[in-house]
Amino acid sequence: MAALPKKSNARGSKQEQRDSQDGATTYWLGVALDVPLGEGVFDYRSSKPVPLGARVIVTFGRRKMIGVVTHHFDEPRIDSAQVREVEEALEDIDPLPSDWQRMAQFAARYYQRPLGEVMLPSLPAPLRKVSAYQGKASRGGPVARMKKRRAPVSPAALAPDQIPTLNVEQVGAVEQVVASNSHQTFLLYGVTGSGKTEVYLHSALHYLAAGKQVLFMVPEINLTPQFEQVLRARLMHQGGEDVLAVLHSGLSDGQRLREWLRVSTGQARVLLGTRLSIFTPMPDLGLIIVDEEHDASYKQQDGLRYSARDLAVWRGHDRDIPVMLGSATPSLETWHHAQTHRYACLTLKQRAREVTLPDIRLVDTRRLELQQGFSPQLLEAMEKRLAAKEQVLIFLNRRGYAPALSCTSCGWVSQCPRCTAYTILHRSGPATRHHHLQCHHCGYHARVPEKCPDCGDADLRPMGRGTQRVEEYLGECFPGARIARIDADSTRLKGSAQALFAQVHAGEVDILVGTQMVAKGHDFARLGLVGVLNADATLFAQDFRAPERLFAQLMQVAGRAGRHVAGAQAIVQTDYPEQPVYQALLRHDYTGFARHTLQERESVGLPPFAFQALLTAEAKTIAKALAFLEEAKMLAQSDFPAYLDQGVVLYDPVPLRVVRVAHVERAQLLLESVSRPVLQAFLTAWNPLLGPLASQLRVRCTLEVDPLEI
DNA sequence: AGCACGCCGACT
DNA sequence: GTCGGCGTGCTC
Repeated sequence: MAALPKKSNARGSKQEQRDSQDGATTYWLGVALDVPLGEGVFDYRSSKPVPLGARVIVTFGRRKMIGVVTHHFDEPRIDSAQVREVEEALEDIDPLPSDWQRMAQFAARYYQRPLGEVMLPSLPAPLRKVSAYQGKASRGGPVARMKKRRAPVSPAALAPDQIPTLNVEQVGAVEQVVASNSHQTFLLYGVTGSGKTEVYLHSALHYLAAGKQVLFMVPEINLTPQFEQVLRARLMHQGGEDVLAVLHSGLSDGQRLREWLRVSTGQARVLLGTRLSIFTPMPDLGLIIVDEEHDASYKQQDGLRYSARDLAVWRGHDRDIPVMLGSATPSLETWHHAQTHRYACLTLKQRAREVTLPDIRLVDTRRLELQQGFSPQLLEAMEKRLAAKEQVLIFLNRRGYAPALSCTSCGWVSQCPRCTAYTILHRSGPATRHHHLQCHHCGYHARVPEKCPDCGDADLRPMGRGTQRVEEYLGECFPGARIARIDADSTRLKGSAQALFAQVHAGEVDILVGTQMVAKGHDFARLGLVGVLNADATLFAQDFRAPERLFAQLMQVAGRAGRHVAGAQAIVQTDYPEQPVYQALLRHDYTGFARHTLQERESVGLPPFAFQALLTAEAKTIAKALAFLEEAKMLAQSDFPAYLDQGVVLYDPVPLRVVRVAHVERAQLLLESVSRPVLQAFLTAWNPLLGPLASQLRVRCTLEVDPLEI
């Protein structure tokens, strides 16, 4: 914590203070509490020593809270009369280790949040709730109440001939990783089917054999439950069924606590988890793996807006251990680091498995007459594939029936009363009268009006199309085909996603219509054709990273085809076939795309050649939000001109593209600097002024460092 | 963020 | 006469 006084420091402090009255010893503690105030560290006293990293129950204001001891002070930082006594030092688990504390301190400093807001939310809920320790149901606390764990259903250990042998490239990659006796970040770059997973597994097994723990992060576990089983089977030889722990947001509080304890005590040796697992204490951590490192789900989008991938690199550096980032389409940040040799690049060029890349074809839709969004070429290809008993995947990043409802005579368009957005037409029954309108920003629901609210005309028509309408149309086109739809709506119920995927996997589905949910990780039985509708919308509606995201997504979705079917094909419909992103896609040319895009970024000074932060303001009116940002910018200019001289740029405050969501209006201010340390120093100076200004002007504000979307 | 105090409108 | 609306002020 840069802003904390350096009166005492965590190591070496004597930690004792004679009380002048009766000679008893008083210990002054800094305790991190989950409150969004200042630095989130508050002074408490204790008559007994409490180690750093221990959890304590304290009274804060009128309530009791659990905090983490982060500092030992020689004397209180405020009037000692105001310092309260620690109520109880909890000893149900060992103090949180010093490297965990260091990472939390780093994250708080880097992401400009109070330390307590970093530390406490990263702990399993039962370890940070006073009610788990005090009151009727709390007997002995959550750790004592933890039931003995049922052994997981363990798959049979693999026979030696079931373990794939590595090719020369894979062996080389593993050797480089395990040869690094200190920190090094590796980019494992290889297309689908090049065998990245085997490289991860062999590297992991090496560290396990050396007595180390391994952290294996994936974007979303729920979508790839089969991988957990694969991992379990492969780890059987290396320590039985208790080696593996799993952490993700889908677990209950109790399950989460159990897994967290197993890892942090060193009992479990491999942690498979989503972004939140980066905060788990791992006493013997020896290797960190980040699979699909480009994936946006590594970035937390509320609260502490951290990047688990970036923290993984920091943690690896701090612990002096290797970190592997893997992807077929690395983020341009990571690629740039590899090109400039900050990261070591391990490239897998050969196919480890018998797969062929799909043939990718662009269909120029500018002069074509489309049938419900489908080109004749795509429909014809579908017909052929279906006749050959192959599966077809139609990818469309828009759920619902149609993105709006409009009046043909006066131009009225269905709009959300709370947001500056259209309401989406959703199909909720067989007939059109069962449809309803829904806002995708705030969840507002409404019935479909019988006639236009403005002019009274009864001829209201859906505008454009979403997955539901595509599903309906394909049902008419291909009456014999079994069609399934996978999107956030069809998978709302727990377990329904897995059930749907199982059907597809088993070959019980001929045509699958889906949003980006279908792009990740899934294997389809005999997929011969992928059709992409409306990719242009993704390309133009968003920020400067849109082409990068679109390229990764299309590579991924196209890669669904060809795993089991030779001669598979992907057809992408576009009005802009000459766009570099599509041209690179045609050639499966990530490196060419990355080179081109990085040149573009460099010439206009965008990341990774600059570092950004984003200040967002929310208020009742856009004028107030903008006024706050204006004021904040002026404050920067008047109070910290030196940073601006050093190249920190503050752009003009602008309203967000969707200005109003749920009656709240939003605006943002972008900050940029070519130097990360200069930007950091500026933010550290500027950030403390923002809170008071925001409450004065009745504005809610959030500061995000390294925003992914601007 | 909570949580309390505080001062103004429609209800048992 | 009270329940409750949310403004504002404080928390080591």
